[in-house]
Amino acid sequence: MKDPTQRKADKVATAIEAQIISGVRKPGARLDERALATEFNVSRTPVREAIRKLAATGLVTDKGRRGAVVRHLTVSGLLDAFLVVSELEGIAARLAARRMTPDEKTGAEAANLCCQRAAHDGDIAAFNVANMAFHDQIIAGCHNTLLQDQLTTSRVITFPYRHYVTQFPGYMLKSVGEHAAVLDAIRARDGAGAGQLMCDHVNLQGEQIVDVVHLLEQQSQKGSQP
Amino acid sequence: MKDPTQRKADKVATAIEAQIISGVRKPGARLDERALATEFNVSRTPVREAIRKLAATGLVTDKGRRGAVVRHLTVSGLLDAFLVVSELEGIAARLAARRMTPDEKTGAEAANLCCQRAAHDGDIAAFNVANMAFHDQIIAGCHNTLLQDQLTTSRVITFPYRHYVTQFPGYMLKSVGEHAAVLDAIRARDGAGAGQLMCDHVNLQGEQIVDVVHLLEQQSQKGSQP
DNA sequence: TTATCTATTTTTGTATACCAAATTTTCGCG
DNA sequence: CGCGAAAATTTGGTATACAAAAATAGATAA
Repeated sequence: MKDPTQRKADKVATAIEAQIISGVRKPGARLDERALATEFNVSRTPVREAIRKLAATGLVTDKGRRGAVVRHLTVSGLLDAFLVVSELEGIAARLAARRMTPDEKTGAEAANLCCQRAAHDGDIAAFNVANMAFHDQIIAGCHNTLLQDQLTTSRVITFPYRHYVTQFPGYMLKSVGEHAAVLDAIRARDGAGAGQLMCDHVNLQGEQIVDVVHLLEQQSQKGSQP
Repeated sequence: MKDPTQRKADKVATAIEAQIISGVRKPGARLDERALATEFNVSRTPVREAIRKLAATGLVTDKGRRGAVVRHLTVSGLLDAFLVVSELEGIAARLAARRMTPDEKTGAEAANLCCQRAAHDGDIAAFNVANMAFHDQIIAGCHNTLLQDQLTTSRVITFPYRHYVTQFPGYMLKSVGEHAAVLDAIRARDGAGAGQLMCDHVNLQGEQIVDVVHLLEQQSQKGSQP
């Protein structure tokens, strides 16, 4: 079975997405069709299709004839996004408590062990990877395709803003504990509990990110009118 | 402020979407680029972008070089979809209970009055329109852009299947009562109550649709091996 | 100097033509 | 009737051209 992701348009889309998430292209930055075509050694056609795709997922804002830019979330937009992501992750965890296979549970536990090790070592990059793996595993465990799709699109919108909070004292260790609580509830097949714990966990993440972004926004406002 | 929907690609996308929702193009039907280009009097370029957009929203399945078809949901896919839609609409109603403006509340009440009149007259088409308006108004009342976006993409996937249950004895009147209960909770600013009521309401809708689709699927299976 | 209007240059949206690769269809043959 | 090969079709992608809209630069007036 062949993946339609083989198309250049999709490769370009994931490449741009990666650049946005990794911070190479910052919110508000314009996406120039011709420049992107040159950069990725393709013609404008696949680039345009890639931009359309990213616009549909919300990672990019389409401004009609005025071009496309990396989506810029305001503080209120970030709050909106984290509300949705936390609720959806809560629902996913609730379902996962009933539907996860033993393999998936093992995977989630292993991922949290990686989180723990990374937290102990203070290795932020490793923690981010393991943390992502943990959440992905729970989301996969809900066995609801549409929910998974909605979650990936919702989460990806918040990713560009995670860079502002990669290092936060005590954040990693606390997360490990919250992950463990979710896993306990899942093991006990307590769907409601797992959902609530996961929702709260994501909300905490979000609050910290929102705090930082809010701070940065105020700073940039002060800096622009001295 | 100009709408990027001015582009032919977007016009074509909404046109195709309307055709799919209205049942002109049924699940599984292939979308031929050249035929669509001819039908809408445009070149292949905007058609391709339109298909990409619809594929990104999930209304169309992209099968790589084997073309694109109208998405076909299995029973389990429909169950997945309605679970997500009901949860999201519940969240929207919960937020709406706290955030709706007086105008929006009036609009929702007016929409349900239209539902009531249509139910009384047995006018299915009018009911569908009013019902849509009611839900749209509640969703608008949550004042969360991302949630609204996620809801529109989730709901649109289920729309093609609503045709199978347009007429269901007693369905319309029952819906009017459930709408009224949601509105009562919103007026009482009871977010949790409104959310639960809305979630249940949508779930009931979904169950009926799933029942019918399930029935149709069994029939078509029997019919295909006589 | 600064503001504003205009002319120039870019960039996007669309149309065409064309090609290669993949898929489907057709057709002939066993 | 079934199977496999050739032909036709369809998609993915490139290149090019061009009109319309935007952004930019430049010139002019206050």
